[in-house]
Amino acid sequence: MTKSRKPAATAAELAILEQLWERGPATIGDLRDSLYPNGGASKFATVQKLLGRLSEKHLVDRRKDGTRWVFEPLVERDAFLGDELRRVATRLGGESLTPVLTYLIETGALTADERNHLRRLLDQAAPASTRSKRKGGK
Amino acid sequence: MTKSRKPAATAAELAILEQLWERGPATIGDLRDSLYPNGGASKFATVQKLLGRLSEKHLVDRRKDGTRWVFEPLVERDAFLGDELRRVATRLGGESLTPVLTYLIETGALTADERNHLRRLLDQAAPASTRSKRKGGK
DNA sequence: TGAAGAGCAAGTCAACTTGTCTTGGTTGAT
DNA sequence: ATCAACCAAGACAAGTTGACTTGCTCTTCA
Repeated sequence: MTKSRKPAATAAELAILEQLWERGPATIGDLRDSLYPNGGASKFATVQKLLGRLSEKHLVDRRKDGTRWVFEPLVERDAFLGDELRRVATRLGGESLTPVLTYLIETGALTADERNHLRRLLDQAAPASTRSKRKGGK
Repeated sequence: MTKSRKPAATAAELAILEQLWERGPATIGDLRDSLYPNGGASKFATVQKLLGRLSEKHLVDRRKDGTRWVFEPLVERDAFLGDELRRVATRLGGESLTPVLTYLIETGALTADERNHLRRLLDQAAPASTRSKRKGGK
């Protein structure tokens, strides 16, 4: 059972991840320069610490490039977001996503584009009636 | 801009909310007896404090019933969950839910029945065309 | 009437988290 | 050798979280 309760990443850690997603693999110095212009040595250490915590969470990996470490994300952005959402949904007792999607649809939280996209996805995932018990109804 | 970053409710607060959603309006004593059997006076105070914090967050309301306070949730469960999901999606920089919907559905999170249910809802909410305004739903 | 006990408000507290910074050591280029 | 960047490890203050304490007001009923 995945019993994660807290967000997979904190605000500052997330900023790091965003950078890695945007610009690809980067060194500590790169990230510091982007996130804390004129950061100096202390911010370097801050980024380093955050990367260390991200590493413990298996969200980034690092490899040696000559003299320094190069970090890169271990998860895609969409996958990360999807996992987070599913985690929240699970944490809130929602065994099924249906009520949530229902809510999103009924409250108009989805744009027209999103609704169309969703419709296409549904058709795509289960084209017509190939493999269902064609009678159960509800 | 709603820039909420932290979960709307902590784990213990959420347990309270779950109870209120399940059993409806309840007193502090009721909740203590459910959540902390043989809880005694200290647990009573714990529940009280948690309810106080939930109240500050406008997640519960209370009214006097004779001699004691009766608490009830201010949000529906699905609405709360939906808001949480949208909050997470926003926090993670997702301007659109599209990638998430894609991911969730492609990873097989939905059953055939759920897909049909959602398809019906979509047809009901925005029949075919791509209008951005929605009309009265229920 | 007055003792007991439930209800309540407010404050305290330890454990934990989070972002930042310090220290001290290693390495590479001048 | 010197200097600056790099790195590992830890210290730290501020904030959060769940639980507990204190002291007060009611109601009940013996």
